Amino acid sequence: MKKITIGEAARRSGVKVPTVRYYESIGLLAAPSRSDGNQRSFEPADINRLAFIRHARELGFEIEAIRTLLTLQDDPHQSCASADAIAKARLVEVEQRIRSLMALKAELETMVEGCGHGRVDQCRVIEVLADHGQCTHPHH
Amino acid sequence: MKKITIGEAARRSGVKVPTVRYYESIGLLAAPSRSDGNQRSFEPADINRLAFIRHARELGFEIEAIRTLLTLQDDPHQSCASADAIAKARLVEVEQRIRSLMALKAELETMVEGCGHGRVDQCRVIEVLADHGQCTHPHH
DNA sequence: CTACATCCTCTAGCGACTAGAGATGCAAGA
DNA sequence: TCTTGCATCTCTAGTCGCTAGAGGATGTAG
Repeated sequence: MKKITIGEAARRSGVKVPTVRYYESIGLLAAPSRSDGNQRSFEPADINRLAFIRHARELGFEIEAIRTLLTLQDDPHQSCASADAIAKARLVEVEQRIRSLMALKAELETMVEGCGHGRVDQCRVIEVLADHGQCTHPHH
Repeated sequence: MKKITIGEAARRSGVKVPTVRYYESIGLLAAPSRSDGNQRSFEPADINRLAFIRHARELGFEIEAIRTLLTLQDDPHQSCASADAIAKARLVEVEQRIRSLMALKAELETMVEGCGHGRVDQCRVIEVLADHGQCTHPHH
């Protein structure tokens, strides 16, 4: 078994070095064995786990959700209902966030289009912000 | 002039009481005068300013951007080019975020649809997370 | 043997709040 | 007047998920 340093693990998993240490510190990743000089020595399985975490983070899952997903992965005989529920909840969140951002986009477009590029007292950007009643899109 | 308490200001502007104090502490809102008993006493203009901040925050502007927008509002003879630039930058951010979230949505949908509701070792949610190569959508 | 990159631990900082402790202030009812 | 009870005050510390930096040890190539 050749040793995998933290830098190598970071490169292979796409997780940054300090973040790897951070994940270890919060117990998301088991503490790896150490070299004679006290340097971390990772196993290939650790790389997979880090890549899993990274992918889940990119999908916007919170650390606690990932913790649950990882315990599920560790015990493949369990029902995947929890995993399914977590993913579904995340899907609902994402859908909501998209809807909300679309409304913001529309409002920002109105603001920017209305801007006559003159002085602030005729600026629709400032005006719309100051008076919420001018909001065409009742998103909030 | 009747006094507006912090609670009243919070209710009228839609900004929470501790957040009003926070905005004062970071200099986004001028420190209001105080009553005999050292309680904050706001002016109607403060309510407008708070509402402005709240609206801008809802649109996702960062505090520092809002600080700039507020100084522009305070001096209406300035050119509104900065306000326009800030809003445009925010629009670009929002558009990017929407695109990214659409990709996530698609991936999450694939995961959830593929889940046979059986055991974890056949669960597509876990599987896709573990193996990024299975990602149909190359969003990252 | 010497450079130099990489590693170690530790603490503090980011943004934008939020929560809580413990001490006053204030308005209304008995 | 007294009391009840909510609102307010200041202050510190916590949230999330890292990120930056100090100051030192280790590992490797020439």
